[in-house]
Amino acid sequence: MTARPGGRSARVRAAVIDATFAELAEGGYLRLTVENVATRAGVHKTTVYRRWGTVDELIADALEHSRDADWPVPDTGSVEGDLIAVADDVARTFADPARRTAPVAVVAAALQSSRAREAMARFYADRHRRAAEVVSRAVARGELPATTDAVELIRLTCAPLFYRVFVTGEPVDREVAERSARAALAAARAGLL
Amino acid sequence: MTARPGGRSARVRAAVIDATFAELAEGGYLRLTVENVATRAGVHKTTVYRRWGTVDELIADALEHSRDADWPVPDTGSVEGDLIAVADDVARTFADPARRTAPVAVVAAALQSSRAREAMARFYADRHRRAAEVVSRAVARGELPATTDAVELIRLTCAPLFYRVFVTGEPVDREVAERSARAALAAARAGLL
DNA sequence: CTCCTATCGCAACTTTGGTTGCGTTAGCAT
DNA sequence: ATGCTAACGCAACCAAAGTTGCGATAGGAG
Repeated sequence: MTARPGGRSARVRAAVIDATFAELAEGGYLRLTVENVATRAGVHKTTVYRRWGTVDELIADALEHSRDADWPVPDTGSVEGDLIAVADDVARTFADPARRTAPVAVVAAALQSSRAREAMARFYADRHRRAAEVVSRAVARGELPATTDAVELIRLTCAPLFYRVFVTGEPVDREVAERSARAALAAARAGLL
Repeated sequence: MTARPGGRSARVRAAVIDATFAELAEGGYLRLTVENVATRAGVHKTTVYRRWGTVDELIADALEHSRDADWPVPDTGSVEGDLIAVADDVARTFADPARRTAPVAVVAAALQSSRAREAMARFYADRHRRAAEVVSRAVARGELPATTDAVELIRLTCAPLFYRVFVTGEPVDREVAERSARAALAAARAGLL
């Protein structure tokens, strides 16, 4: 009747989640199978099937587990610099074949399971909330109107990059990141957010 | 040795593509299997496997086949009205559970096959090119600087909507569409595109 | 220390997506 | 009209994902 979060269960869970990340980094969403993850984790596949059920649940769990990973909020001194830094971080991630696999797989999983979709939504909501700090600082400095929707400005900054990656298939680089950030900033300065 | 594009092959292809759309509208990407499509098309599954191979190829083919479908370019008299119309069309599509399945499935397919990815890229490149007409008219009317990148303005208008649908999982409505269009327009007027 | 049971390992089984070999049908050319 | 062959239908086959029943193991409580 009693749960056992401190013992074997915790070890198994940690091993499986680590294996999920490792498999994801290697082969992306396509190569991510329950069996491969189980084998790499040194665990039997039935264990994974019983506790998670599908690869999408695995990704959802891995995503929630990684939310507390530290992500540095940029602080360059100006909103423009900060927003460009945020955008450039996204652009660099997608430009790197090794690092892009994880977020791409997350989106793929979110398209197939509601658990993964919710986990992804929470992940990005959290990240946006944290990134919104650069907007708060800007408002405090008088760079932006006090009515500015901070999170919306962050969304507007990142959206064009994701759009290129997932919809139009166009490359993302520093130039695109700067343009996105400046465009979003122009809207904010115009008091549209 | 001779090809036979006019006879049975053409009928089979049309039936299969129609069945692909129908299956897609019903159950989305998850329910889309080669067997279901073949059965609905009144064709044996081996035929579909031999000519297309995977569901992603099916989607890619269906997408290329639907590219010539007419899509009305809005003409409200002002750029703002036109851009809002473009954005609202996207928002309405994603807000309708029946109509959203197709584009969502296309993105899902694009994440798993390069053929689907290329087909999707071509599809949206074509649509952007056509929608860019509203920008050309605006430049002709003197509403926007002549240096404006028309396609980039269209991308900026649509990006936040797709971002909400595929990344943050937030709803899209008329209000979001208007804000996206106005934000993109502000950037264009500032000469940032 | 000892018992209880949640959880895991294992092997066998079921289901389903995908493949192959072969005979049949139906366009197209002559 | 008639022969040729590309394309299709069919059934049997293969591989891999996912399931189930059962015995074994190891935390945690008393």
